[in-house]
Amino acid sequence: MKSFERHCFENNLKLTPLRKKIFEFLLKEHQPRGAYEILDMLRDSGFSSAPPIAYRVLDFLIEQGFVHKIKRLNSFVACSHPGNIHSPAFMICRKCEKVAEIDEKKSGIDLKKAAPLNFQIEEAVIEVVGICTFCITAEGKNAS
Amino acid sequence: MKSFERHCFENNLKLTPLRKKIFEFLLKEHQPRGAYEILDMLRDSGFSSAPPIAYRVLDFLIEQGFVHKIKRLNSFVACSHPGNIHSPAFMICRKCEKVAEIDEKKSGIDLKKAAPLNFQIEEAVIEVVGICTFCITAEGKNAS
DNA sequence: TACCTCCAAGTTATAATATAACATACGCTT
DNA sequence: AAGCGTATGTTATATTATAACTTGGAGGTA
Repeated sequence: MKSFERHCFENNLKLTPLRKKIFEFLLKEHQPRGAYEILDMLRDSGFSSAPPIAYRVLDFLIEQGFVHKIKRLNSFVACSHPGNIHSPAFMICRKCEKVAEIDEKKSGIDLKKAAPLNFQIEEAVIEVVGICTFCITAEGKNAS
Repeated sequence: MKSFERHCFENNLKLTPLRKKIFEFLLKEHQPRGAYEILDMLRDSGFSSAPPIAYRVLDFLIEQGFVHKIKRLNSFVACSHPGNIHSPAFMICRKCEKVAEIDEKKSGIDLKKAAPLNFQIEEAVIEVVGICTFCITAEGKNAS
């Protein structure tokens, strides 16, 4: 949050109550939330709650690199490594839907090597579905 | 198509006119098509064209590994390297929306290295957005 | 102050994508 | 022919997202 406030100040961007509210919500949740969940939260908090309200703020937060969209889940999550714009990878548990963000530098994925020569990469979406150890344990118990 | 026919025969799966029609359409197009484009095509060809018709066949084709879904474009494309189930990477031109499929083995991407220890990978979605040389050239001309 | 401009937020309507639930048809086996 | 399994057809609706236009408020400037 501090880092978001600083970023807005330094870049002359308006940190409005609405933007703050939505970003705080996503930070607090730690996990991806759908646009309509965010709208429910806004309604409960006395904000307007028509779809464009949420989508516009989300677009803003994504542009600024503080939120990512998880396409697999049609949902939005606060960035775990904010500050520099990056193309992260996400590990999504298909059971509990918890999501871990892997910073691209640490992931060892080198997309430049993978791309054909006639293609200039601008942005990558890497979403890996699998199962986390917690859910493996739980599955084992159920199966036994 | 031959390979799809053989696959169905060998696995005792029904290669119905509907499945054949949709797969042929995607093969012929070479590029991703939306579910509702497929439904339009079905209507023109005398098939029924309610949404579940297309989605069910697409699910089947995806399960069998002959079609991939491009989430970025909410659309579906025939697989370029069928035969073995795989997790391909796609290079999507943001201008012309042409899509190239990169076989995972050739991509050099090793997700196992990237994943945390407590996560078992089952499937990866890698979609890279950028611009192809053809469109770069076109952009240059327009800008000059 | 009065006016202007810009951009955020609010509103209304609707587009685009996808699925649930149930009905029908058709081939295969017995 | 009866029963079963799977594919297709139908109806309705859920879910996700955007277009287009209006309102409001902060900050500059004549």
